[in-house]
Amino acid sequence: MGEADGAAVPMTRGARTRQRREEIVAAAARTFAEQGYAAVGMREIADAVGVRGASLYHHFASKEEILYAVCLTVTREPNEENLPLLDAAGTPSQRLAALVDGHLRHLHRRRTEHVVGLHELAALTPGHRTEIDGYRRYYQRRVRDVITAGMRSGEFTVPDARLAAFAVLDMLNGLSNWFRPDRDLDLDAVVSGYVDLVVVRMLGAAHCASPQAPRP
Amino acid sequence: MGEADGAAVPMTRGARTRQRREEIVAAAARTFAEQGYAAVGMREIADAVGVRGASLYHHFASKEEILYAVCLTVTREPNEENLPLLDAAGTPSQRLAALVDGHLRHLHRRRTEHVVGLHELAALTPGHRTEIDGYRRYYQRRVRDVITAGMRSGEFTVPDARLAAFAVLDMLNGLSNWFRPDRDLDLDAVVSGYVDLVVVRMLGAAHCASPQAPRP
DNA sequence: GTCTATAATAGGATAGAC
DNA sequence: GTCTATCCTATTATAGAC
Repeated sequence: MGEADGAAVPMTRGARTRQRREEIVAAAARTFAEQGYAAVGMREIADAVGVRGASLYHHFASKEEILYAVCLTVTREPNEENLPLLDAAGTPSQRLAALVDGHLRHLHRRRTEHVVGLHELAALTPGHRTEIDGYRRYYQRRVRDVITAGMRSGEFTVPDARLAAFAVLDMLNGLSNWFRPDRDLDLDAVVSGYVDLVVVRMLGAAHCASPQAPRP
Repeated sequence: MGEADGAAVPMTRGARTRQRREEIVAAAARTFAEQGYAAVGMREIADAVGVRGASLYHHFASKEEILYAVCLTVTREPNEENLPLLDAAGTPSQRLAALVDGHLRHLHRRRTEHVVGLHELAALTPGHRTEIDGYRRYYQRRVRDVITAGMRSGEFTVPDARLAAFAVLDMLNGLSNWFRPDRDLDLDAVVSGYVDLVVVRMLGAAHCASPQAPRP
C-alpha cells in the first residue's frame, strides 16, 4: 500500500474539504437554531468549528451561503428521501402513512437544521429563497396529490385536499419546535400516533398501519 | 369646556404617547416579519414611523423591548380573548370549536405580529422569553385540558390528549405562514374547514357546528 | 417628544503570508 | 487550508439642544 497508485486513496483531499464544509454547516445550524441567523457572527461559527473567521471564506463565499446550505439540507433531502415513498406500490393511505413516517423521522434526525430552515427563510437572497420555496411547494403539491388520489379512490373522506395538505404539513413540521424524547413519549410513539391522527382520523382512511390488500 | 376641569379631556397626552408606541410596534412587526428581527435596524423602524432613530428611545429602552411588545400581543391577547371561550357553557366539542374559530381569526387579524412571535422568540432576553413561554404553555395546557374533558365525556375518541394538543395547535398556528385570502379560499372557509378537521375528524366528535343539547 | 451629533462596538469580508 | 491583520461599514444606544 505504497504511494505508487494514487487512485488507491482517491479524493482524499476533496473528501477532507467536503468534511470540513459539513462541519461548518453543522456548527452553523446549531448556532443559528439557538440564536437566530442574524445574531450569529462568522467568528462564532468559526469558534464552534475550531478555526479563525477568515478560514470560513475558503469554504463559503458568504454567511448567507452557509444558511443556504442548511436550508438545502432540509428541503432537498425530504424531496429525495420521502417523496419516493409516494411513488411506491400501495394504496394512497399506505403511501401517505409511509410519507408521514419518513417525514417525522427526517424532522427528528435533522432537527437542528429544520429549526433553521423553518425560521430563517427571510434571510436568504431572493434567488436562493425562490429555489428553496420551489422545493417546498413541490413537496406540498405531492402531498396534496396523494390526498386527492385517496379522495378519488374513496379511502379519504376529507372535503378539500388543498386545505388538508396544509393542515397535515403544518402539523408535522411543528414537531421540530417541541419534540424532545422523554420517558413517556419517544419518537416511535409520536410517529405511530401522528400516522393515526393524520391518515385514519383526519383524512378518514379505515386503516393503514400495515400493507394490506385492496378491499374486495 | 374650559381648562377648569382637567378631567374633561383626560389623558390626552398619555393617549397620544400610547398611540405612538403602537405605531412603532406595528411598524416594527411589519419589518421584523419581512426581514427578520436582527436584520432590521432601529433606523429602519424609525423611517417606517416617520421619525429619527433616536426618537424611538423615548418610547422603548431597546430594540428588544419592541420585539417583546410584539410578542406580548400574540401571546397575551389569545389568552385573554380565546381562553374564556373554553370556560363558556357547552360541551367540550362546542367549546373547542369556538376556540379554534377564535384562534384562527386572531391569527389572521394579527397575522404580521404572529409571524414575528412564532419565529423570533430566540431573540428575547431570557426573562422575557420565560414570560412569553409561560403564556404559550398555559394556552397549550388549556387546550389539552378541554381535549381531556372531551375524552372523559366520550365525545373525543383520540387516544392521547397531549399529542393531540400539539397536533391541533401546530396545525392552527401554521396558518399564519401560508394563508392569503384568494378567490376560492377565504377566511370563513378555512375556519369552518379547520373546525371540521380538528373537532369532528381528528378528535372524533360526532358533530359540533352549532350549539346543541347534550345527547340523551 | 423629537431632533442632531456622536460614542462605542461589532459586523462581514478581503489581502497576503505561510 | 488556515493564519494574522485590517478595512469599511453598520449597528445600538446616549448626550444634550430645542
